[in-house]
Amino acid sequence: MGCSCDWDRERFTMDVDYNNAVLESFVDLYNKGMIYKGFRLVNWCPISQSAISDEEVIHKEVKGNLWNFRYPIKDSDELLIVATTRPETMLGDTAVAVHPKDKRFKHLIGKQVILPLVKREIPIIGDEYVDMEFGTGCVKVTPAHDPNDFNIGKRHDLEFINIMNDDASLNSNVPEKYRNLSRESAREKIVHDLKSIDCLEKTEDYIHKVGFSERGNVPIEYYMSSQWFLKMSKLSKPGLQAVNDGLINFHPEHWVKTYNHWMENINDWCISRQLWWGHRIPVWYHNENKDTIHVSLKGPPDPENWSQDEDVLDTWASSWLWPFAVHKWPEKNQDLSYYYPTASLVTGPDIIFFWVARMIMSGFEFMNELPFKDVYFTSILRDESGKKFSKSLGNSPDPFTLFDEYGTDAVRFGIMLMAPQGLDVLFSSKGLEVGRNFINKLWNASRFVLMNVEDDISNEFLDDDLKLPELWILNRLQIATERVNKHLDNFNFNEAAKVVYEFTWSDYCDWYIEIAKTSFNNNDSYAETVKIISKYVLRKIIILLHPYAPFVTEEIWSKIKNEQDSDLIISSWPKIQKEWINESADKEMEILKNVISSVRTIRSQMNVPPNIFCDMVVKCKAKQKSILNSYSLIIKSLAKIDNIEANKDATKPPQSATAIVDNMEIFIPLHGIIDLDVEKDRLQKRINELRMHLTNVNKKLKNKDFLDRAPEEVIYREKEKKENMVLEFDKITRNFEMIQ
RNA sequence: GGGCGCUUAGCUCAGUUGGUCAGAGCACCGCCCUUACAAGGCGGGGGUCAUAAGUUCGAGUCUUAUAGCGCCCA
Repeated sequence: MGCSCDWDRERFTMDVDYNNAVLESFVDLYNKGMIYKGFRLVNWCPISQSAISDEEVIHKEVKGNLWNFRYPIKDSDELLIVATTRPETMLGDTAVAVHPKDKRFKHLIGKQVILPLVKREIPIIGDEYVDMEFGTGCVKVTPAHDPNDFNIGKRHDLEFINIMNDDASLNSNVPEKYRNLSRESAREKIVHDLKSIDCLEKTEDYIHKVGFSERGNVPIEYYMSSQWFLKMSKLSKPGLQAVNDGLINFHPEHWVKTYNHWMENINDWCISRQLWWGHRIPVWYHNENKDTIHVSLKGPPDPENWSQDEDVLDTWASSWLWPFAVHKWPEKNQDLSYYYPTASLVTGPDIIFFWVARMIMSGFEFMNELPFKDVYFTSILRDESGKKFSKSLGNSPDPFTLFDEYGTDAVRFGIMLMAPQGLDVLFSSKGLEVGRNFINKLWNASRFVLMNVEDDISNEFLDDDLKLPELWILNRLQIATERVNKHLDNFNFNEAAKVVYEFTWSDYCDWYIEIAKTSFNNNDSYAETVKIISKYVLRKIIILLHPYAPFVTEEIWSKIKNEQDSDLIISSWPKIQKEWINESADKEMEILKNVISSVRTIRSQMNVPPNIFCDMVVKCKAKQKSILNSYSLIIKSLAKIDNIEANKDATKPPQSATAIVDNMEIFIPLHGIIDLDVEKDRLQKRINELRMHLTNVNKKLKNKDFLDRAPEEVIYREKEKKENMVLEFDKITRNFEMIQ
């Protein structure tokens, strides 16, 4: 969003240079003693038949069963009842564990159980890991197929029996009748067989979490195998510190906690994969002696005597090098020193572990410096039920269909508008309509300016030619620009979008252009000024909007830019011009707008037909009178007024409706049209509102503690508020009584 | 089980360090095809800010608890 991509530097992690960097890093880490090979229990995906990392395991809630089986005890009439969610693994059981303090089973520790179906004698052991409250308080132990059991197995020196093939079917370590069965059919058969020999105590429905392979979308196995691991404990330290010292800033900041938690509890990273695609691990085993290994980029000098490791690296073990590997690291060159470290990383919070944390670690490890200073986490787009959009779920709309339907810029801008700060977006195409309508509005406004303002009109204007509307819109432009800049600096992209939206629609279109229309057709110098300002402000809007809507703004820009201007994409960002910040113009214009709005409200509520022009009588002070007279043309046009009579001694004409603005009493005579009941209701409603607010303000101002402790400024503001409300209240009440 | 986050108008959300009469868009109601725009204009109705307690002169905003929802990790 808003990026101008440098397509010349496109990279793929399998490019030659990049591949070189990946292997280089492996060799380097190996030489530093940070990479080792281990025979361990790993997460195994039976579909891809490969190890996967902890981060690629998705835990899902699954409806299953909790089976209770009876295991007979050797030389005893007693039985142990074990509870399990995975009956098929019982073929690999090498112990039954109870809590050492559990009075029910204490006396059995040391005895043997005869494993049903297998007939293997396995020990009953005591281990603190067992939860006495859970299930029967008695668990089967399958060290080769469960991480907790693995640890128990190690503590008690149990036998590790691998009962599965790579595809999770049962192997030759199980009784013949179960061999080659899939784990699913093995489960069925074992439950059936245990039941038939009266070993099934009961079956309960049970909801539990099962780890699924992210890629294969099937339950993973815990599987003993020989894999390459990267030691993480030292790697994580500088990265943790950099983020917590504020050298790297996360936006929104709350992701720091997630990052810290993961980094502080990090496990060694299984980086080998049994796949045919990927960076092949640069390790060679000697043909004569497999324990002799060679690790290098180019391989051993006598390749005929060696065989290369068949495995490849985890894809994240290549992409974690991205910030410097794209610049041909480890080669030292200008690009690398210029682009590393970079400023900001924009990415999704779902890959904070996969990528962000690891990029930071690799940066410190290989470059000795942080890779970027800011990390912006985007909202994740979810469907209306909160599910993440994903290709595999097929729940995401095709962006190109949306582009056709709403327009590319409309989709971009609409999504930015609907993205809540730091939260996920529940996507609905409703939000895109807002974007579409806005882009359409902008297009029409531009069209209007182009129709009315000459192409070659100057971009320069004289301060003395400006009147209130111009001073006001220039002031609003500065404020809008300032706010956009602030929000962009703080990575609040949706807020910045909202500022542009509001400024464009409310200030520029609804007010300034409408006002400008009243003088466009005059042939005087002020008309010229108004045209210049109209175009001037539009140009600024187009630039501010460009990051969100690059296509339509570039198109409009080509029509409204000066000849010497460059394309929008490389134009400079608007600067805030402090000399145009003008608070008094803002206040005065606010009064003018309120006068117009209040007349419009009266017209609307009294059902005055649009083609009827009313008169307006205003009781006001001299200064207000001069404003009204100066801008009478605007009031007349925007509020559909014929004559304006402003006077400090003005009196309410009979059959007129009343509004109070800035302590002026505005009367709209409505002979024959006015509905006195409606007018009474209107005024009564306002009286009630004021009465309620006055009660609150009075309560505050009578509170001694408030007067003693609140800052003077706050007290002053409350007093001022009260005064204004009292004035309005009196006037409204008087007018209300006059209707009676 | 642990962590993070959310709960403000019918819906989607703003609400910056506590202090302008709680805002916007959509939806709704009324009037209007006024030569930029009906994908629009003008006006209007609608909220005891999840619940309860606490801190404070003052709480949508801070603290704690409760409920509901979502995500992450084990």
